[in-house]
Formats: sequence, structure tokens, C-alpha cells
Amino acid sequence: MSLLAKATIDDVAALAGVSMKTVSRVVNKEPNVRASTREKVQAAIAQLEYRPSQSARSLAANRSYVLGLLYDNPSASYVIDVQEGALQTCRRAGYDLLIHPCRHNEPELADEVLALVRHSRVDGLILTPPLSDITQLVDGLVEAGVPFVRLSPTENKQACPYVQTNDQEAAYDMTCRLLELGHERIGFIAGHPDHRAVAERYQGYLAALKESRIKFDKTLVVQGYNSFDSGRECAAQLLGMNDRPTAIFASNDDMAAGVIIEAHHRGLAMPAELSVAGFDDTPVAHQIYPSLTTVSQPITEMASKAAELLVKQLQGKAVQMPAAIMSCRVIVRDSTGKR
Amino acid sequence: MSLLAKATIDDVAALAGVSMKTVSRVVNKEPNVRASTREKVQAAIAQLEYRPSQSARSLAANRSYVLGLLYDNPSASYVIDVQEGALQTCRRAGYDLLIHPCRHNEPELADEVLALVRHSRVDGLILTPPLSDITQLVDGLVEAGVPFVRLSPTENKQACPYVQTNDQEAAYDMTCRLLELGHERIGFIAGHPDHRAVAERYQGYLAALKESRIKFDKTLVVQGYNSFDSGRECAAQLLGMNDRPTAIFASNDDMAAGVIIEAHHRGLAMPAELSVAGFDDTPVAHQIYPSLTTVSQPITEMASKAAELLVKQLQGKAVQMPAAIMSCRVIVRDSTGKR
DNA sequence: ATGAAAGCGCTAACAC
DNA sequence: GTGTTAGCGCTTTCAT
Repeated sequence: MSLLAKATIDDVAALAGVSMKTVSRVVNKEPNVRASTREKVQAAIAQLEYRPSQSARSLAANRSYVLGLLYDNPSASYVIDVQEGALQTCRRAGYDLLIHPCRHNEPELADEVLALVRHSRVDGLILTPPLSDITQLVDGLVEAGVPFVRLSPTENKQACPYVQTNDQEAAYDMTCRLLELGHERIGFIAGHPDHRAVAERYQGYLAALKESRIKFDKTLVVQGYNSFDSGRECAAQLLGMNDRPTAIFASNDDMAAGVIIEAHHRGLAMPAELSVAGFDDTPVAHQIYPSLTTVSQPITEMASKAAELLVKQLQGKAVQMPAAIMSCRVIVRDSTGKR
Repeated sequence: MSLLAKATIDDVAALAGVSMKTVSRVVNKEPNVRASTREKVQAAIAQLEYRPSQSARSLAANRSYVLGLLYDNPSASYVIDVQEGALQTCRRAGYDLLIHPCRHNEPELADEVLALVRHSRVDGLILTPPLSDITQLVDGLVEAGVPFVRLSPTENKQACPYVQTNDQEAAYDMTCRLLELGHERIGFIAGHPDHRAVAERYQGYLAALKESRIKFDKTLVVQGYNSFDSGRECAAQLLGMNDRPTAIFASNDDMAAGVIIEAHHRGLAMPAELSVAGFDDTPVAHQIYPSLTTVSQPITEMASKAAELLVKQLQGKAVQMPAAIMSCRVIVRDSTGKR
């Protein structure tokens, strides 16, 4: 058991018959090492089970090899997926991931995050919605020169590299499907205004209606706040109308679940009397009755890609600013049907 | 903007007119510093906004000030809650948290984790179910002398400090309630055998039945695997019986959600024709129809407490091995009612 | 109660 | 292509 061994770079250098610096070059994949030398060193590393000390290299290089992941999202599954994606890249690139839940409406958020960067030795940050659109935070990071990337930002897109999905297009597709099913009165529950990425899904709904021959009725659009409870309240409002909608499209699954509950309590059969659609494909979507037609996003891939962009940036490689755009896909389940 | 300042321990020492070592004593709350000296130093620290460099102290002290959180749990909300609790303690105690999802049935799990400890400079580990009961892992950590704590272990309890809940008692209570509602045929869906903490809830069900005048019918107990789908399959089996149960108690909420779906598909009214109970109080419990009667555990507090025990251990303080036992509570919602 | 000196294991800057 | 020399900012002895 070589658990106590703790080989250092000097041990490797001695065994390989080279200098410390050469070992360092091999470890850090720097150029200017002869192939044969590299192999000797690698053999020594393997034999001694040498692993560089992160603290030593952090101290010497003044970098932490830690990425910070910032989030303020009530959806546990979203956060877990983002973590998973970020971790995949971190493992590949030799970084650690520091998770940092915070409050997007905390007035001193920017200071808090800058303190994290300064004191908790984080080399760069990954911002997720709704933090991606907190102007004060984004500006603060740019000003302080902190490397960062964002998931699904909706504004200030030149501030940093980012990854996003075609949400609006997917919302457009979903609305078109409902129209094709014969629905003419389609209620829409808008997302939390602070959570721009969700809020903007409304544009897709609008676009689809404009293309159709249906006249837009603004009383069919109600403001939600992304939570199950707000979804239920919005549904109560929509379903209480004299000429109630035959379909309701909620900007996320939690709200759609609220719609379904409210419909159950009103004794409405779904999809016979009411079609319901959501967005996100969270676990609840297939755990409720009827199972929810929704839109799935490649969250893990987005996060993994975002972390890659950040690592590239940290390695000094130019990152293409036009960013990565990934595709959502509509998942049809049992909650939608013909009018 | 003192963002570039980067005061070091020398700067503080100079300003306070003391030696580096004295500053170090103050920062680390060591004894043998006169109160007046301490104050001078603290003033200097405040004025310079000094924060110790983690990498420097890690290198010098040969500790990382990082705790590792290990998990392999399909419930995103459980993991998020555990993270939150662990983070609370980490923030207070000056530690960082490294998250490490893994596979409990991976044959080389123990080696993987030991490599993490050895190379990723983690001072101690927090194990969550079902990892808390992976004998090979637990034994490996003990043998290697790695400090660790566990959440909800069911065996080998002397191996390390731990925190647990009175699951079995809560399962007993829940079963009693169903009996009081007049149910005489209560189906039970057991938890995944690998996930001992969940699996042992069965004992509570058994105990309650034994105390009652109801005769135990083993055909009412089916083996689940903690997932929604397995819950649904088990429900299909139970509800397909000639003399089907009037209540079903599933060992966790995901399986209970599966039961509810299956009942919907069979056109059974709940709770009129079937009562359903779950365990865990995950978000889905109040998002489904009917809302689910279940048991709530103080997950965040457990994780926070566990991290505290670990930190104490790392600080060399003796940890009381009898460990902390926290209470669950039954939450009655709409899925249960009189027979 | 306080201080001086010696590293911790690595990278950076500059030789050669 | 490779080696030498200084630190990075702390904690640890061990003095005093």
C-alpha cells in the first residue's frame, strides 16, 4: 500500500534522471521535451504513482484549478444536471468544481461573488439562469476581469462566451402543435420576469399565434412566477373564465403541474376537456397524471460545453464568441390531445 | 478598489507591529496571544481586508480545507438538500465542499474514492445512502485512516460518527394511521435492497401490523427498487389481486407516485377506493393529484450536522460516537382517507 | 506570550 | 531541449 508514499516532483526527477523542471513540463504538457525524455518521465510517474500537489501548484502558479458554479434555481433536477455537465468537463480538464448557491435578488450579490473569486481562489465562474441576466453581476465580473461563461443569457451577449438553446423556437413549435390539434383558445402562463430565459418563451407562443388565423386574446396570457403554486393560481384564473381555454401552455413544468392539479380539482378530464403543455421535461413531467407534454433541453451537455468554453478561456485560447446554440425537442405525452 | 491589493500575512504583521507567527495565531484562533495583541492584529486584518491564501496554508499545513461529499442518489431534491446542509457548515467552518457523484455498484468504488482523497486533497468525506452501507467502501476508508461521517447508515455503526433519522418509527406511525383509518389490507412496496436505509422502513410496517389484530399477509408485500417505474409495476401487481389492498404504503415518494399513476389508469378514485402513502416528502409529493401523504425528514439539518461532526473530528476534537438521531414527521395530505 | 528560520511542492524566469 | 534559481504565502518547529 503506497498510501503513505506521497511521491514528489523531485522523486520523479531523480528516478527519471532529469530535472524537476522537465518533469513539470511533461506533467503540464508543455512543448520542448524530447519524446524519449517524455517517456522516461511518464514511466517514473507511473511507477511512483505520482500526482502533483494541487496546493503547491496553486501557490506557485497563482491559479486554483477550481471553477465556481453559481446558481439560484428552485429546480433541483436542473441544478443536478448542470452540476453533472460541469463535473464532466472538470474531470477531463483537471479542475475541481466549487458549487455556490446564491440569491439572484440579493442586493450585494456582485460583491459576494467577487469576494468568492478573490478569497476562495476560483479561476473562473459558470453562471446559470436567472443569474446569467443579473446585469450588476455580469458587469461587475467584466469590470473585475474575472473569466466567466453563462448558460442561457438573454442580454448583454457580448460580455462573455455562452451556451443557449432555441427556447423560443421550441415554444413556437409547441404552440403550433396545439393549433394543429384544433385548439383556438390557448392559454399561456408566462415565466418569472426575473428569469428571462423562461420569460422569453412567450415570444415563441406569440409568433405562432401571429402566423395562424387565430386572433390574439391578451386575456389568455397570465403572469406566472415559475412555481407550482403560481401555476395553479394562474390556472384557476384561466379556467374560471366564461370562455375558458381548451389548452394551456405553461412556461415551465412546475407551473404546468399546477395547472394539472387545478384541472383535477375542477373535475376537468385531460386531455379531453383540457390540454396542458409544459417546458423543461423535469422528473415531475412523467410522474403526474396525465403525463405531461413538454420540451426537453440538453442541460447536461450545455453545462459541459459551457465549462469547456471557460477552461479554454483560462488556457488563453481564443473562444469563439458566437457561442454554442443547442436544440430543444418537444416530447409529446398524454396531457395534450385534439380539441 | 483594493481588488489588486492582495495583502499577505507579512503586510498584516508589519501593520500590526508583530511577527508573522502572531498573525497566524490570531487567524487560526490559537491560544497564547494577549487580548490587546489580538485586537491590534484583527484591526490590521480588517484594514487590509486580509484573507489567508488557501493554497499557501494547504501546502504548509498539509491539509486542504476541503470536504468531499459522496452520493449516488437518483433523487435530485435529496442531493440538493444534502449539499445545502453540508455547505452551511462548510461556510461556517471555513471549508470548501467538493461534490463527487459516483456509482454504488461500481466494483472499484473504494479505490476510486481513495484516489480522490489522495490526489484531490480532501480532508474528510461525507457519505450518503446508499453509499453509507457499502461495506467495501466503509472498510477501505477505515483501513486507510480517512476521516469520514455517514448519513443514515444501517450497519457497522461503530466505523465512524453518523447521523440518522427514526425512519422505522415513522414507518410504524404511518402504518398505524392507515390501520386507524380502517384499512385491513395494506399493501407495502419495499425499498431497493442495496439502499438499506429505505429497505429497513419495512420493519416499521411489520411492527405496526404485529401489534394490530390484523393477520400478516405476505402477498401484500412486494419488492420495489425505489424508482417511479418500479412503483408502478408493484402497484399493478397489488391492484391486480382478487382481494386487492385498500391502501398501499410505498417506501419512498417516487414509488408512491408510480402507485398513484397506476391507480389513475385503473380508474380508481383516491382516497375513496385506494389510500396511498409515501416516504421522503420530495417535491413530487405535493405536485401530484391527489397530493401525497408522506414522511418528511430533516435532510438539510442532518447533512449540516454530519459535516459538523466531520469538522470536529478533523480538528482533533473527540466526537461522541453514539451519533445524532433526528426525527421524521408524518405529513398528511389528500391521498389517504377512511376505508 | 512572541519571534526567527526552515521548509511545504510546485512554477516562472532565465540561463545554458 | 534542458537545468538552475527563486520564490508563491503560509505553518511548523524551536527559541526566547
